[in-house]
Amino acid sequence: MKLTKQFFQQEDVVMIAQSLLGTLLYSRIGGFYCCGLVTETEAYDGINDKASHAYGGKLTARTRVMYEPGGISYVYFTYGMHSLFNVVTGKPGNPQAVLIRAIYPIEGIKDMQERRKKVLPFNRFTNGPAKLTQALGIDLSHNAIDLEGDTIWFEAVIEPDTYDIRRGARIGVGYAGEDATLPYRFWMIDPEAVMDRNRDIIKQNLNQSQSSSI
DNA sequence: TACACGATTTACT
DNA sequence: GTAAATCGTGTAT
Repeated sequence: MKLTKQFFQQEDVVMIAQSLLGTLLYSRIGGFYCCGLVTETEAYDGINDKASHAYGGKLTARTRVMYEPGGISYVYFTYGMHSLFNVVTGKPGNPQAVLIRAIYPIEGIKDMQERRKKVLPFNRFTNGPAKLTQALGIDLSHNAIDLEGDTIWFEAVIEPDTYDIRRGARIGVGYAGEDATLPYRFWMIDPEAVMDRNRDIIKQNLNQSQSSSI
């Protein structure tokens, strides 16, 4: 049940951000097969959103990919050391994206811990937008790639009624004026309990994805 | 070319 | 709680 362009090209980026909660995010990079449960996302709503890199229709070498049809990655580099992973959504010419802010580690845990230099507790080493890209092996070379491919992709396997969602203002967007308070951030309550409830169906998806994407 | 800054993380007080 | 790390990108020379 890999998420397709049909899903990513829906018009409501805020709804997509919410829907991406509870999906499985996979990467097959550098010979490692890794997967995590998406537990936190943020929507960036195109040219009218002051927090968006594409606010005001800004079109540069970096933001160009946001104007592409939904279903590809937008990876950008910030603070001199961090790559942040977004999903481009919506129709061509409408530069929307969803930032993946946190995952709960499921598969390839040893490999992810190896990529992360810092040793942290199990539920805290991929709970940040730059932590999860480092763990999954995502960097600038993965900008603008097709999310229906076999490098980075999402699988929808968990039913929404098995987890609770919270919603609030986005992080680190104080520069966005009144748009800084828009409730475009979504996060999941108690990921460990969600893992327990969905253990079987997740395991089944892990096996299917591994065999079909090699 | 030059320079200020960032959708963050980590270490340290 | 505060500050350092570190460099691609955007904007102004």
